[in-house]
Amino acid sequence: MRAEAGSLTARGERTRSRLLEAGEEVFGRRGYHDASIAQITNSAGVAQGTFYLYFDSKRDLMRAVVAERGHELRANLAHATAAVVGRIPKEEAGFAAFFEWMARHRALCRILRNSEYVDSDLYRDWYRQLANGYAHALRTAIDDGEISEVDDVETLAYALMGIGDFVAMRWLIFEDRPTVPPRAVATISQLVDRALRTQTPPRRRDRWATRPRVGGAPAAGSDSGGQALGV
Amino acid sequence: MRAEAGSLTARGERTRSRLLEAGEEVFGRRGYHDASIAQITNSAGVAQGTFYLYFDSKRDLMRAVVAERGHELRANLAHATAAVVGRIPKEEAGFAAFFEWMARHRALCRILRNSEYVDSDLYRDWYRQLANGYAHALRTAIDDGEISEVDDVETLAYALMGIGDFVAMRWLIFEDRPTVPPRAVATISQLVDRALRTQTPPRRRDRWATRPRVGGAPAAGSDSGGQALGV
DNA sequence: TGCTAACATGAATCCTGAATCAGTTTCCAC
DNA sequence: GTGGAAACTGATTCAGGATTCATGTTAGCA
Repeated sequence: MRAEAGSLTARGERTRSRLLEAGEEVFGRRGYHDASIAQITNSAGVAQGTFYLYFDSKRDLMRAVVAERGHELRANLAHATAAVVGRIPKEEAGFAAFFEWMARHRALCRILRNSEYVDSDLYRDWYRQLANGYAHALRTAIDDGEISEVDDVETLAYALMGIGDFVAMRWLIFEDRPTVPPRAVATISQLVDRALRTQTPPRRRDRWATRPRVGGAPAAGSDSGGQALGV
Repeated sequence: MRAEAGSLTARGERTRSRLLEAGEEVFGRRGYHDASIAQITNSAGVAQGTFYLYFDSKRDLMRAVVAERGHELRANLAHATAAVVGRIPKEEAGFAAFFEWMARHRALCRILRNSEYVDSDLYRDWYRQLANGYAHALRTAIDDGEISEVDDVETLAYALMGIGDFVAMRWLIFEDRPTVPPRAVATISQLVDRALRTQTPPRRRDRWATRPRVGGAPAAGSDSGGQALGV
């Protein structure tokens, strides 16, 4: 990077941010390879040369776009689920927040799939970061007796991410709808509820027995930030 | 296409098939855009010019690779689940067959994600074709009382495809394992079983009431070819 | 007002690789 | 064994686009 994001004047910051946005838009519309620097700088309203004051290369911009939006998404999910009590309600809030965010960033959905060959770590890290936090949160919920035990929580995390990803893709990308329809969201709720809810819900005492608590309240946010869809 | 697959001599057929395989391999390794015709013809053991006797363009080869393998996969899944009785066992057989096939075609997994910008219909149709058959099979199973009702079967189909896709990606692509580990497969079985199995399994009579049958046997294959993971 | 560093410009450079084409080789029907 | 069709060859053409660079502009401070 020619100019670090931190060491820029307000003017420079504005230009960099315009280039990021233009990159997200053009990469999303044309794909990484068919997007030209000329289109991106044009969309950002700057000259070609200006691009290289802020990014080393086209690939560098791609990395920056994905990293930036990844942070945003994770922060968003953390925020949306933090105040929600109980793993299953957290899941529902998480899916809803995920769909909403994806609807506002449809370009990113497509960019991401394209990113595997631009920089293979970009693509992997996006999902690994989500999955790590997600798996931890699910493990905790299982230990608390909130949801059913499974052989491998990481697989569970990937399965849930896969559900979110594919359903978002179906409606937001394939159909180009502005939102995921309530019907689809409801279906996911049904599925997640059936798949995760412990078969014998009234045996709550096991939970308190396993992890004694003081107040008896479910201690919202105990999983360090409301992990849902990984955060 | 310069030379239709049908109107070729045995020699031509062999060359075309070598190009298809080389394409799958090189596209998978380097990605569509970074794969050059030279690499593909080199890998196939023919000269550059030969390529254009069989395919109109690089894009045309990509389309052919995806279409060819798509047919293979669907046939494979149909075959793997045809003889299995009951929707949930069919699901398990379907996931197993899917993972096995994907393990043998890891390149395709990556190619597919890349294909969205090569030819947007390629990518969509791959999943739409799978989802259509899958949704029908699930609808039938619901009507038969074999699995729980959901708001929208198509969403259910996409959710299940998402699970398969992401778990395959996790192990076969991210970790480059030769197979999806049994642990992960077992986890999916647990999930699918919990999510789909009717809550009150012993009330079988509802089923016979809804769709009276003669012999009483579950009529394996009644869903026209054993749809699992869409076929 | 004048000075300097940061910011901006866009035409020119340079490389890559898809697609072509003029010619060569293989195959097989007669 | 010969004619012609099918298959094959690979050097060449050509367009597109990432990156560079020589030069111009702005903003803020003394």
